[in-house]
Parts: sequence; C-alpha cells; structure tokens
Amino acid sequence: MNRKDIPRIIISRLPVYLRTLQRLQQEGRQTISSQTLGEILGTTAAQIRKDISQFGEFGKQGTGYNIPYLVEQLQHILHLDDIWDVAVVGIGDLGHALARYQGFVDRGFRITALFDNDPEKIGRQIQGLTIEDASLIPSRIPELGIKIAMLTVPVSVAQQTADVLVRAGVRGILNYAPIHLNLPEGVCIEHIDPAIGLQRMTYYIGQRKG
Amino acid sequence: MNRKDIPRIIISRLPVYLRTLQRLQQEGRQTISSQTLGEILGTTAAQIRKDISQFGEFGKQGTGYNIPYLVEQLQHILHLDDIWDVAVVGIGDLGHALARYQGFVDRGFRITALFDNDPEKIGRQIQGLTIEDASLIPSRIPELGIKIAMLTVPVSVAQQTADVLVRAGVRGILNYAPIHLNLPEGVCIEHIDPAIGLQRMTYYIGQRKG
DNA sequence: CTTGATTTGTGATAAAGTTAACAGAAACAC
DNA sequence: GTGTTTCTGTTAACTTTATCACAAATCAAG
Ligand SMILES: NC(=O)c1ccc[n+]([C@@H]2O[C@H](COP(=O)([O-])OP(=O)(O)OC[C@H]3O[C@@H](n4cnc5c(N)ncnc54)[C@H](O)[C@@H]3O)[C@@H](O)[C@H]2O)c1
Ligand SMILES: NC(=O)c1ccc[n+]([C@@H]2O[C@H](COP(=O)([O-])OP(=O)(O)OC[C@H]3O[C@@H](n4cnc5c(N)ncnc54)[C@H](O)[C@@H]3O)[C@@H](O)[C@H]2O)c1
Repeated sequence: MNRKDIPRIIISRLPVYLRTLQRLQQEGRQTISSQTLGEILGTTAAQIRKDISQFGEFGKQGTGYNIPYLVEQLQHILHLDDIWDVAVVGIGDLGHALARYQGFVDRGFRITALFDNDPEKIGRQIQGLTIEDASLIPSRIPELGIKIAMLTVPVSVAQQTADVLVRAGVRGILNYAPIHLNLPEGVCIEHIDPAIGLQRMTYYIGQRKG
Repeated sequence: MNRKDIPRIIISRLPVYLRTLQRLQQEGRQTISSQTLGEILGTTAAQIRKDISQFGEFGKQGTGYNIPYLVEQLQHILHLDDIWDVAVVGIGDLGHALARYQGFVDRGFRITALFDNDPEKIGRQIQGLTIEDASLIPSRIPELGIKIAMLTVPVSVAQQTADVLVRAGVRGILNYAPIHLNLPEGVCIEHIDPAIGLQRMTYYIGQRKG
C-alpha cells in the first residue's frame, strides 16, 4: 500500500463513500453490501469493492462491510482521525455562510480563523470567532498551526492571496474564486465554482428555447 | 458530431476553458495557442486541442485560436446563447449568498425565483426578488419556464424537494446538500460539497500531527 | 452437517482517456 | 520568394480506469 501509487480518481471517491456511510451509521445501520451501497450512490458494486480493496480487506464475504468499522478505516485513510483547523479568507456573503455553517465538524474540520481586509469587517464576530486583519495571515496562520484555507475573496486578488497563504504554511486551499490558481508542487488545490456545474448541465439539457 | 457520443469528461472541461477565455477576452487579448492556454490552466496543449476539435476546427495553424470566436463557439456548444433562468430553493445562509451573487449573468445564468418554506422569510426581498412560498413551486416553476434550480435546503428535505422540482419541470439541479440525490433519467444533477474537496486534500497533506 | 444464497477480493478483459508525434497550414523574417 | 518558426487537427501508441466473472469465505436454514 504505497499512498502515492493509488490513483487520484479512487481517492476522489472515498469521501463520497464516507459521507454516505456516516449517514447510514447515524441512522443505526450496522452493515452494508457493495451492491446496496452502489444503489444508494448510483454507482456499481464492483467499483466500490475495487476502490476499498486498495487499502486492505475491510469486508466480509456473505455479510458485506461493517459500517462503523469501515467509517473508521476511511477516516484513517483520509487522515481524518483528528479534526483539522481551517481558515476562511474573505468574509463576504460566501465566507460568512461558510463561517456560520455547522456541518464541517462531523466531517473532520473546524473553522478557527477568519480574515478580511475591509476595516468595516475586521473585529466583528461570527459564531464566537473574530474577523482578523488579512495582513496578519503571515503570523497568525503558523501560530495557529493552520494547514488548510477556504478562499472566498474576489477573483482580482485570489492568486496573490493564495500565494500569501502558501508562504504562511498552508498546504491545501479550497478555492471559491472562479479562476484557476497556480500553486507550487505539494500544495493541494480544489476548485468550487457553481457556474461550471451549471454549464455542464446545460450541454445536456439543450437549448433554452426549442 | 453526435452530442451524446462525446465523452462526458470532455464536456466537463469545456466550462473551464470558457471561463478562462472569457477572462482573457475581457483583458483584451485576441488570440491564444493551446500551449499557452494549457500553461494557464495547468493542463496540456494536446488535451485542449483534442477536446476542442471534437466540435469542429476552430483554430488556425501558426496563430492559435481567436478568443472571441472560440468563446462564442463554446457558448453555443454549451447552450449558453441565451441566458437561463434559475431558481434558488432554500434561502438560508448559502441560498442568500447565491441570490446576492452578481457573477452568474456573465456565465449565462440569471436567478429569477427564490423559494423557502419559513414564514419568517417568505415575502422578504433580496436583490429585488421576493422570496416565495416553497409550496408554490409546482405552479411558479412552469409559469416562469424555469429549467434549472440550485438546491440549498437541509439534507433532511433535499431528496423530497428535488422530487418536487423535477415534477414541476426542472431539468437540472445543482445540489448543495451533502447527500447523493437519486433522480430520474434525463434530469441532470451536479453536487457541490466543500467537505468532499477538503477530504480529498487531507489524504495528500498527511497527518495533522507529525 | 449439508445445501443454497450471499458477498468479498481479485485476476483477466474491455473500455476509455491521455500523450506523443507529425503532416500540413499559416505567419514571419529578410 | 524562400526558409524558418509556429501551431492546429489527427492518427496511433500508450496508459489508465472500469467491468466482468469467479474462487473462496460466510451465513442461514433444515
Ligand atoms: N456569493 C456566491 O454565492 C458566490 C458564488 C460563486 C462564486 N463566488 C466567488 O466567491 C468569492 C467571494 O464571493 P462573495 O459573494 O462572498 O463576495 P464578496 O464581495 O461578498 O466578499 C468578498 C470579501 O473578500 C474581502 N476581501 C477583498 N480583498 C481581500 C483581501 N485582499 N484579503 C482578504 N479579504 C479580502 C472583501 O472585503 C469581502 O468581504 C468571489 O471570488 C466570488 O466570485 C461567490
Ligand atoms: N452554509 C454553508 O456554507 C454550507 C456549506 C456546505 C453545505 N451546505 C449545505 O447547504 C444547505 C443549506 O445550508 P445553509 O447553511 O444555507 O442552511 P440554512 O439552515 O441556513 O438554510 C436552509 C434554508 O432552507 C429552508 N428550508 C427548509 N426546508 C425547506 C423546504 N422543505 N422547502 C424550502 N425551503 C426549506 C430553511 O427555511 C432555510 O432558510 C444544507 O444542506 C447544508 O448542509 C451549506
């Protein structure tokens, strides 16, 4: 099991499996077969088995997978044994929504710092956290041991803000600005852009009129 | 050029190309080579050429692609010639941020209806739009000719709300609730879940401590 | 204990996607 | 005008990913 040899596309699917398994666990379910999980997720049993088997033998013939055990294993594989501290940079409408969102903790993340450069916003509180001056990023990020940031600033400053974060020690950025960020090797980047999702759909939906 | 025969993964990349080309166009740039575009996007020239060539010959040897022309062609391919009306369902923190966001129009979408089931929220205005009662979805969606919705309701009601939308004539749903939605054939679905992006990163970033 | 029904993990096979390489068109330099 | 450079579209080779199919393990019922 050499971590880097496992295809990226398999890693991409593990969080999706985990999310569903955690929900099933909360509903009190004990075991599940790859077949049933595939039906819930709209994928195939073979793919789920193959993906999971990259990391060990977590299932049992005749029974399927023990849900709490598999959840634990997936969390371990994804390095979710401990909760990660996360910063949100750019506390506008979107940053505000993220800062107030209660759903991250169960998934392994806790927002522990908020940054903005608008004097009107600096000093205000959201969910008990104070918005700090973005110029403090270089000192505060290492101080708090933060390795992950969500970037919700305007496009015009997204690249430069990302560079500042990386220099401060951030290893992963979840970017909401609709622009591709170029970052050094070793820094992880994920892009979230609703318009891209919408445009993928319109290809298939067809012409607006007609 | 048979639309359905073109691999989904290629379609997925077109909006990313379009987004970048539109920005370059706004900056006044006239042409670009696949090589340069690849560098901007962190991908290869060969892939860009291959993707684009699925739909016709839009480039010119020695020069590259004419940006305004390629933007137009991509918009046409993705059915973005006219602006799509979109509904937002569930006007909490996230729905509110989406409703206020000004960035959709340039990408081909206009938010024209807001729905919620909270009496406190129904009747309020955001950006000149009134939040309507979610029970009116079955009549208002067809009335307004809306084919696309963004779903920002709690997980517990996401599937049932999606079902209502589909029955009302919606053909595509951008789902923000962290749950896989099962929808009939022919309805497009895209999922946005920041926690999944974060968990993909933590696999590579490594253990929190150590 | 045996039989039949499940279900995993995996090697083999098939499908899909990416990369490489190049002919030929266009532009440019002089 | 000629030679050089740039750059596309496309074919073919290669790589990656998905699917299939089955032995072996487990379980439940009688
Ligand atoms: N709101 C949405 O629903 C939505 C949807 C899609 C994409 N986005 C993208 O997300 C980003 C944020 O969107 P928004 O609607 O919250 O915008 P916004 O304008 O409301 O917020 C941006 C915030 O960033 C702050 N900021 C500006 N420069 C900064 C800097 N250098 N350092 C730190 N903070 C800085 C601003 O003060 C502001 O508070 C944008 O890139 C936008 O394109 C937003
Ligand atoms: N806020 C975030 O940053 C964030 C991040 C990731 C995921 N999400 C997900 O997005 C969704 C919305 O998040 P939020 O933070 O805005 O939550 P929220 O609780 O602030 O908003 C939900 C809204 O949906 C409305 N609603 C409830 N039931 C409804 C129904 N049947 N029909 C119509 N409206 C209904 C509520 O009245 C409320 O206004 C949730 O599924 C959440 O898990 C949010």
